[in-house]
Amino acid sequence: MSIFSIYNTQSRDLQTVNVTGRPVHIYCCGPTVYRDAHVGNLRTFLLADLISRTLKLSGLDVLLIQNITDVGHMSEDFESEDKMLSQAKLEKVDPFEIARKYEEKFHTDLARLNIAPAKSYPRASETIPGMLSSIQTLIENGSAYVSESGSVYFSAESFPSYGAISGNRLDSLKPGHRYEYSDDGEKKFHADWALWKSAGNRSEMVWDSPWGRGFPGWHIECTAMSLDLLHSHVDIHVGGIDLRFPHHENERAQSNSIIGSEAVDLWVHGEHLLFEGRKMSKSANNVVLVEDLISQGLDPLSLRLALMENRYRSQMDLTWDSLRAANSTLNRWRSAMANWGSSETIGFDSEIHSALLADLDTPRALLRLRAVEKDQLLTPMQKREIFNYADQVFVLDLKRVVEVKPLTSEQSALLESRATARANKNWGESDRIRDLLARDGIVVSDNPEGQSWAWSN
RNA sequence: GGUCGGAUGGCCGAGAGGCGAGGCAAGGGACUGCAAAUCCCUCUACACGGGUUCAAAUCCCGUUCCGACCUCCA
Repeated sequence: MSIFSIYNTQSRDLQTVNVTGRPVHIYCCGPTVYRDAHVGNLRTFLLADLISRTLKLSGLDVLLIQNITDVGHMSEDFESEDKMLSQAKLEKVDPFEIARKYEEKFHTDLARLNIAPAKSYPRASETIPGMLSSIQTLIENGSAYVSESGSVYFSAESFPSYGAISGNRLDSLKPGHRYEYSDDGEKKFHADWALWKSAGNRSEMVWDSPWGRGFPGWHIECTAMSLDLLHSHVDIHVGGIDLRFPHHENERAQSNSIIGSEAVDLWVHGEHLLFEGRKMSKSANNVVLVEDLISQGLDPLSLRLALMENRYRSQMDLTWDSLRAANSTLNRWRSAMANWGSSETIGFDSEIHSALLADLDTPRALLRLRAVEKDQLLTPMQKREIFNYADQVFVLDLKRVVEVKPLTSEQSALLESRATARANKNWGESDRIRDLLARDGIVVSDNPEGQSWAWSN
C-alpha cells in the first residue's frame, strides 16, 4: 500500500503517516466565532478535509476534531478589547448568541464547500473543566506559576525545546526588536504566556477557578481538547501558517509538558490566501465570503476547485478571474460526465492517487484529470469512472446533473417565435429575439439539429 | 534585529539537472446566415552576477527585490 506523506513544519521535511490498527488522529484549529469565516479561513479547513479524504482513499480511518473558539482570547493584552465581547456590544446581544450565530454560519460554509464534518466540534466555553485540570497539572509539575492577581502563566524557560516549530529562540523574542512588547508586570519572563487570566473588571464570559474568577488563555483550549478527545496523541495537527507562532509553539509546550512526551507527530500549516494581490483583511476591504461567490452566480464548489489548483504550501492569489475559470471548468466537467453515461462504478487512476499521496499535490492531480478528459484512448465509461474516483477527494459533485431553472411561458414563447423566424430565414427577427433572451440571461445557440439554450451562469 | 518562504511568458501558476505542464486572456482558423458554444493552431518564459557540469529554470556562492511571522489572525 502506498503511503501518504506531507510536509512537517517542525522537521522541515516530508514525513509519512504510518498509523495502523486505529484511526489517524487529526486536530484542526477551528474558527473564532465572532464573525463570518472568509474564503481564506476556509482554505485551511479545506486542507484538513483534503488530508482526511486522501487518507480514507488509502483505506485509513480518520478521527478529526476541530475546536470552536467561543471564548475571547485577547488575554495577553488587557488594553485591546476582547473580540467576542466587543462584537456582542456592537450587535447588542449576549456574547454567546453571537458565538452560536457565527458557529452556525461556519457549518453552513463548510457544507457549501463539501468539507466533511469533523467527528466533533468542542466549544471552548464547554471545555473549561478540562482546561482547568490541564492548568492544574502544569502548575503541579512546575511548568506554570500563579501570579498575585490570580492569573496563571506558563514558564517558557521550563520547556527546553521551545521554538522547535517556528525556529524562534527565546532570546530573539526579547523586547526591543520590531514588535511592541508590553508587560503588565506579572510575568516572570518576557516569553511566558497566560494560561488563565484573572477576570479583573470583566463580568461576562468569566468562570470560577481554583485561582479565582477569570477566563482561559487562547492556547490552552487546543491542548485540553486534543489531549482529551484524541487520547493524548495527535498524528496530524493542521492550522494556518500564522498560527505556527505563537499559538502552536505554545500549545506544543503545554501539551508536551503535560504528557511528558511529544504530543503531535506532524505539524501541517496552510499558507495564506491573498485576494486580488493583497492579504485579505478588513482594512484592505477585500474580505470575500462564500455568500459573495454565490451572489456573483458562482457555484461555491468553484472555490474548492480554485483552491485545489494551487498547492496548500504556497501563498495563493485568488482572483475573480480564477474563480470564474474554475466555475466554467466545473460546468464543463459536469456536462461531460453526463455525456459519458451513468456508471456509478468508482474506477482507479494511479497518477491521481500518487499525486495526492505526495504531499497533497492537487494541481498535478487536476492536471491528470484534464488529460483524462481529452484522452482519446479511454472510453467514455472509463473517463466517467476515473472522474468518479477523483471526486472522492475533490468532491466537486461532478456527477451532479446541472439542474435547469425552468423558463417562463414568455421566454418559451420567444424561443418558439425565434425558431419560426429562423425557419423562414428571417435573420433580423431571430437576432432581435436572441438579444432579448440574452438580457434574461439565456444564451441561445444554433446547432445542425436546431436551436438550443442555456442559462449563462 | 530574529525566523520562514518566494522571484517562471500579457496574467495565474506547475516543474526541481537533458524531453519547454496546465489554466485564463489575446490573436488566427474550422463550424455558423451572423453569433455563441466547441474543436484546431499561434504567442515559448524561468530576477541579476558568478560558479559546478557534456548539459542549469532546477545544484553551489553572491546580489537585488518581494511576501509571511516575531505575542489578535486560517
